[in-house]
Amino acid sequence: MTLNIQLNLRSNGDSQTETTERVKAAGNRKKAATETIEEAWERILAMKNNDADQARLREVKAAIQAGTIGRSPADAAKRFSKAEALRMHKELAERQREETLRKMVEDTPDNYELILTREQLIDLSAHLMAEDIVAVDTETTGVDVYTDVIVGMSFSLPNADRHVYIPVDHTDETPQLSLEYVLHTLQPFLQHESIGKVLHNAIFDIAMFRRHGFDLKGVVWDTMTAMHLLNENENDRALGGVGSFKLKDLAPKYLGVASDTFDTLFGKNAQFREVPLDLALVYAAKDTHLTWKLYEFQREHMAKMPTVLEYYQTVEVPLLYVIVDLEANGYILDLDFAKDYGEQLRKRAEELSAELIATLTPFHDGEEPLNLNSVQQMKPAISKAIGKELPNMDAKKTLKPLKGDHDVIAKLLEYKKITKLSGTYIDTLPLKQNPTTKRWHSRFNPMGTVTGRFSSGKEESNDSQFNVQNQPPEARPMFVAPPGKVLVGADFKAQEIRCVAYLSGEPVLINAFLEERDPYAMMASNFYKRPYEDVYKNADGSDTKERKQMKVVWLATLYGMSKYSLAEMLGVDVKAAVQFQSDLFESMPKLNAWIEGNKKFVEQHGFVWTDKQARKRRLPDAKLRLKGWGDPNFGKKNRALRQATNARVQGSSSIQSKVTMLRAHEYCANKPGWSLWSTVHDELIFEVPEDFTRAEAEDIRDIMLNSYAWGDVVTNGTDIEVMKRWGNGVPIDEWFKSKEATE
DNA sequence: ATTCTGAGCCAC
DNA sequence: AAACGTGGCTCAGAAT
Repeated sequence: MTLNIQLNLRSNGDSQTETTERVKAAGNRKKAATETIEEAWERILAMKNNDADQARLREVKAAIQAGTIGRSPADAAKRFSKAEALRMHKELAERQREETLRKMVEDTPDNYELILTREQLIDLSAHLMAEDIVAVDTETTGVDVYTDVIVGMSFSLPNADRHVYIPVDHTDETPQLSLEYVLHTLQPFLQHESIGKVLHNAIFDIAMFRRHGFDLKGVVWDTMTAMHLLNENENDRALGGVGSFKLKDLAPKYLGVASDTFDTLFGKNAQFREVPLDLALVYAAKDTHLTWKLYEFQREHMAKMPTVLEYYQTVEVPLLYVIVDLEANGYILDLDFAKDYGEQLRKRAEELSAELIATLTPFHDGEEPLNLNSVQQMKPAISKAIGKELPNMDAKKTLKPLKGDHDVIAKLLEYKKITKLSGTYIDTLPLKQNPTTKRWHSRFNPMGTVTGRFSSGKEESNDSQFNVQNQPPEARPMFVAPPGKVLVGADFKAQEIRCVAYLSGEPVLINAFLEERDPYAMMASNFYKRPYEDVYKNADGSDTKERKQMKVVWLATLYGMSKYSLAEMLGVDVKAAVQFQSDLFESMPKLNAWIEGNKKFVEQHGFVWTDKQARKRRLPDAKLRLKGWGDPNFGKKNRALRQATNARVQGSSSIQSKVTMLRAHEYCANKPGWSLWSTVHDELIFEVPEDFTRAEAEDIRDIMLNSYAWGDVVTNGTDIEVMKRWGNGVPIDEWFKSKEATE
């Protein structure tokens, strides 16, 4: 009975809705015939439009009222719709773009010049030679510095007050000078060491000039990398940044100059060589003009931080050339290895997939077949299959502990591991061979992180680059030394701990390195009041549990881990974890004081310094004052306090790595067949002839140990190994011993 | 059809 | 309230 009533009610409700909708529809048809444009706007603007559409619609409405745009005759008979309004917006935007371009050309400043003739170029060349510093930029067909070509270049000459663009390959009918001729004529300027060059993203342009066989020497400033030093948070809008380090985005904020980006002006996939010359001039010359102005602004501000200026000019600027070489040298991949290994992985993944699908399909609801890669589908399916609700699909935290009890989870973990490996590394990397050089090229961004480490990855819209710094051990053997060469890897042994020893002055740490002992075992010995040997290694050579535990707690301390996470990692309760950490701090009071000091400093100043005040890490959230429990800024502030200590350590260590890279590069430059092959934060890898000598190996050791010292007490350490394949190395001594044995 | 976001996982 | 610092890539699914 009850059921019936409910059914009746529902069906009654449904039919009522239908009726209302029929009435509405009839009304709409009537409206279509009679609706005024004002009524139409009211209706359209009341619809569920997203913010962007709403703004567009208002623009169109205003334009119609102003009479700048009208409905097309084809649409006039139909009811005015949102779709039509948005079509009109497109038309409007296009007209505005054309108007912007027209106005840009009309307003071209008098001191912007196109260089089209030999006479003009020769005159320009003379003027360039008379400058002290010049802003330089290239326009190209794309972002692949080994394949794309220069279609024009611009220069800003501050003494002469001229801003020029030299087109060399535009489709414009106006005759242009050839690239070859321009480069040869300007060669004395381009390769002049003491005529300074200022660029925005110099790595790209240096590589472009080199791609055509010319060296751009004398780069003294890069407004992009300098901007990172002046405000590493610039791409973080939450911290007041403009959201990017593009010249066009920086100009309004720092120079008060409005500037449209390439995409906005010319469209997303536009080719600059197809831009008419009058327009190309004002766009390209403005680029170097802005670069010059930004340079002046940056000089003024960095001069107020002499230690930063010194670091920038002696490390970061010369490093730009090192990176060009490093990226251009590139890698060779063993494609047979990749193919065989990939095939193996694919087969196993198919087996696992079939088994998992068979097991899990009964627990999967939904029309579509179960997708093993979908967290959304797999979480409920697995939960049902094992009879336990999972909070997430985190392999390490959630799945691994259940692996022993459930075969399906063990299989899933293997499946995830394999598909990650093939999908991201083994199958994918081989596709990224550069068509021109036939090598693989990574990209190293010296300012890719807020602390000063390199980041590695691909340039926007350049699919052939890849991140070389996160290659797992399984993928590394794909990378092989070129014929006749070997890879020599040298790492900084315990780089960050040595850095902390130096910055904090903690004797327990300093003594560990003075006595050339293992720092974790030293800390454990000090903490447990037991002999060093007892806590270093077990009888079978494995690590002791004391040393392992010390490593965990050490990292927790360095990274500011919470007591909850620490308890979880140690497998003890929170109280025990807190006790452990406070006991540890008591055993190293100077370390504790240093960490507390970092927090105090950042709370007061909103930033911290790296070693020798070379670089600042700005953490404005540290200055937040909390008002009682439940303050919404609690998380932000604590995060900033954690970042303070970490940034000092990571930032200082990255400086050591960069300075060492400079010396390593200089060393390689003087030795035929030697080059820098890669860097992964705390290690440098060299590519060297396979008959390199013991003396040369000693030079590498010297470069690692003595390029950048942590004061005059804490020593550096390094382990050096030799490899034919990345990751399959033998210690340097073994390499020479086995070599001498076979000779 | 293309772009964005979040989850997850690779490195040091 | 949040819980470990710095990155980049892939895939799914949603948004545009």
